[in-house]
Amino acid sequence: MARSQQATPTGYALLGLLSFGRRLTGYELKQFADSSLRFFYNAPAMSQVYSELEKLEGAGLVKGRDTAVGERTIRVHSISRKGITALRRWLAHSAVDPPLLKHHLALRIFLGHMTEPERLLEQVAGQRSWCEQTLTDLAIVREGLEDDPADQWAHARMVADWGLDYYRAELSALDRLASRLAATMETCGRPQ
Amino acid sequence: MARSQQATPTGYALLGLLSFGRRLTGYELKQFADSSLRFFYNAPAMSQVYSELEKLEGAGLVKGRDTAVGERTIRVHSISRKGITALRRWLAHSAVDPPLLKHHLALRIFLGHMTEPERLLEQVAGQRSWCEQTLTDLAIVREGLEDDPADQWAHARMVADWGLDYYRAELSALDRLASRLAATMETCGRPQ
DNA sequence: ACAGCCATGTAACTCGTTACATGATTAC
DNA sequence: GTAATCATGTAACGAGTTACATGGCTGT
Repeated sequence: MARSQQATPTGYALLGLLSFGRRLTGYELKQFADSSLRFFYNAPAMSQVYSELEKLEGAGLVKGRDTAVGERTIRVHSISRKGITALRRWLAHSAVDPPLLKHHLALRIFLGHMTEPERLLEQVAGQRSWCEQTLTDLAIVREGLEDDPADQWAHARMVADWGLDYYRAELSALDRLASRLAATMETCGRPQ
Repeated sequence: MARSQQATPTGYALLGLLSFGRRLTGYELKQFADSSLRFFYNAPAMSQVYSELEKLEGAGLVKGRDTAVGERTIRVHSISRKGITALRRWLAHSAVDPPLLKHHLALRIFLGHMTEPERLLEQVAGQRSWCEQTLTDLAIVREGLEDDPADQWAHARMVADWGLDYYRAELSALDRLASRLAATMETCGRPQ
């Protein structure tokens, strides 16, 4: 029967955010994604959030309800029973693809023979700042997750800690790279 | 002036592969990508290699030449002078985007409250095998890179070693995750 | 003879982005 | 009042994939 996928991975990711049980506007869902998904799974653009929500609603996996808020109405979304079933099925049965990585800095290093070494070091430094910032952001998110081992955020904490590991490793790999680059510059630098 | 990009990042990545100086068919270029780019920058599909080559040639960054090989002709490609300039400029002046990551396993963990813990552990194990395999593949590539510190492969070796760091860290992060999941299963497992 | 690799593409589609457009509400 | 944030979309495009189609060459 293998009916074709009801949603894309990003669609399921958003459905997953709704599976925590809150009723959210598209805007809020985007904020949620930016403080969770973002660290391990490229958060979708605002416009995609809306279009995915439409698709999910079309497939009956999400319920949207127009709600009066003062003068205007906003649309809040929640996962449907069918959505929960579909999500569970997807999580249990679909293949887990290997991580997709596009490491732009690594590409720059790889093509280092076409770049000034000083420029390369700058770019490594830039990446380092970004990585530190991300680590700080993630640490804040992690602190915001209460430590009740029985609640529904237990897995979120695991992923957050995994992410802290991940970005710390990234940071030290970056540092090793930088010292190696620096060493090469001394050894093989401009012939004086 | 900021003339619009002459190529996409993937286009430049392929151009970069040609910057090592070999004359390659599209097919060979794809193989090269699969043994280098692949470890840090999603290697393009065969069909995309051909279409990017066309675009690069259209922009004058690559020269293609039909070459007789026995009965038939194949098309070999090399980087042009203009291509070298464009690549150097791109490497030096374009912004280095942060790494793009879609970690499908992390998403599965994050949504762990919707999955059987046993299933989750299986998926972690699957990821672990993939990671080990990738590490093995990369180690072989690394061995194939001669250790002359002055040659054009010096940076390739740096990236390879960076990659070994990266995948080893991924592996241990995975193991920490697995033991934590196992611990949770014991503590909070099925109420007997 | 047959399998598997070398070699080159086309067509259709999906996923996702940026830029644009609009307007209400809230904080200062 | 005015800037930031909340809120919702549309349109055009770009990047990348899978599936399909073709055929020569190489080793057994």
